Amino acid sequence: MARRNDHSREEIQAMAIEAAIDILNNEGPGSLSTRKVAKAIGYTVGTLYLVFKNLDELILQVNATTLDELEDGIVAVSQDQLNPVSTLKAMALAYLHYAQDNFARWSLLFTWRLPEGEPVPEWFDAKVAGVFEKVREPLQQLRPDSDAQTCLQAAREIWSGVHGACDLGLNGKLSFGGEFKPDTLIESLVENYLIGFAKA
Amino acid sequence: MARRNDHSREEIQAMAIEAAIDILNNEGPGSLSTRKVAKAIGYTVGTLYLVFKNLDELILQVNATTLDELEDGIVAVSQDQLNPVSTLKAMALAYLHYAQDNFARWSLLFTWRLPEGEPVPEWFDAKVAGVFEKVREPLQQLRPDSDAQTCLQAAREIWSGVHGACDLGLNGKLSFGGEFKPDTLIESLVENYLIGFAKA
DNA sequence: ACCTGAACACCGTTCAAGT
DNA sequence: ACCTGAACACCGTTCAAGT
Repeated sequence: MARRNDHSREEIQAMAIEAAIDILNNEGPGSLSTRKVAKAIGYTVGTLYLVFKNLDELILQVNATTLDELEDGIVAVSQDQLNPVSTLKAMALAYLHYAQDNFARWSLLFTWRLPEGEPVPEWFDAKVAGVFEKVREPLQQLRPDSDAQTCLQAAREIWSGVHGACDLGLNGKLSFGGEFKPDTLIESLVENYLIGFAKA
Repeated sequence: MARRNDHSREEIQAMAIEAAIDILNNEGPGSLSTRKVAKAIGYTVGTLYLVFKNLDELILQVNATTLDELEDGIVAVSQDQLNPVSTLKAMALAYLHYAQDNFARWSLLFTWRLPEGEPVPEWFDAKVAGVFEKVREPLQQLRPDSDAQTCLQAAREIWSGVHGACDLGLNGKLSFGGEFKPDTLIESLVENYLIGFAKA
């Protein structure tokens, strides 16, 4: 057929990312493929390789939008909180709820691994750092005399806990031998950690 | 060829699991396949489906041995510790080191997902519960008056943190904008959490 | 210049046919 | 009874050939 200029390079990229997100939402992680994306946007697989280097690059773009939404979700709830502790709790629960509501994309963000040599591009790392920065702010309020580096480490510590609870919880590795709901678990985890952090 | 009775069903299963572990160690997660396992043990793919229902069942067996080793590693270091806090720290670091040294298998244990309907078999859940039980013991010592259920929840909370730090750390999602080594991060996380937990 | 379609080297899974 | 080998329906990726 060889249709010409129906869409620009950028338009095809945008269409592909949107199609990939649809497939993830409807069919779950693991059923995403270049061939399915190509079919969904009405082009051949070959065309996909004209606008993306490979599947990894497409997934990286999908993950970037996931990360953006994740940050937006966390920031949104942190506005109308009375103190740093409730802010951090609200952010943690927002993270959990995003992961629950967008399980396939949230999963892909953390399970996807680039091939051996390939490093994650700088702009992507910067995005991740941006999320941690949002977590740092309330921690800084909690301990105004600490330097930024200390609070950045604390942000990584507390978020490791929140992320880990989501990971284990949403993958069914927490709830047996009794009810252990991720949200109550996360609230208690954040509470206990912050007692220690505030005291030091 | 159709060789007969060279190996029993159980022997073929054991050989396959061992071969799968080798492939994971040498080629990383994601390059495990039924065809590679079959070739490694000198049988056809068809034979693999005679002794395992499918790839998921083989992986479940591999994950079971990983879980056993993980528990052994944690228990080993908890023997000669002076108090519950140092026990928990030692266990957390043992978990990290196992994950570092056996990255492919540790990854597989947490990234593998069974197809939609399939539930994880009970015996596997029991294994996971067994690991949490080991974490519960020192927590119980720390707060002898608390009931088992409270300590089991705490075990899940603290291990969410340890697991999350391993996950993010080993996948390069922690160390940018400064050095954040997983081991110092985990130690501090456990310390802070336990201050809160002991106080309550 | 843009896009296709067929090819290549892989997958998981099944099952008639061979010994 | 045990095992094979070919088949089916999928993958990611490449690239000569078409318009």
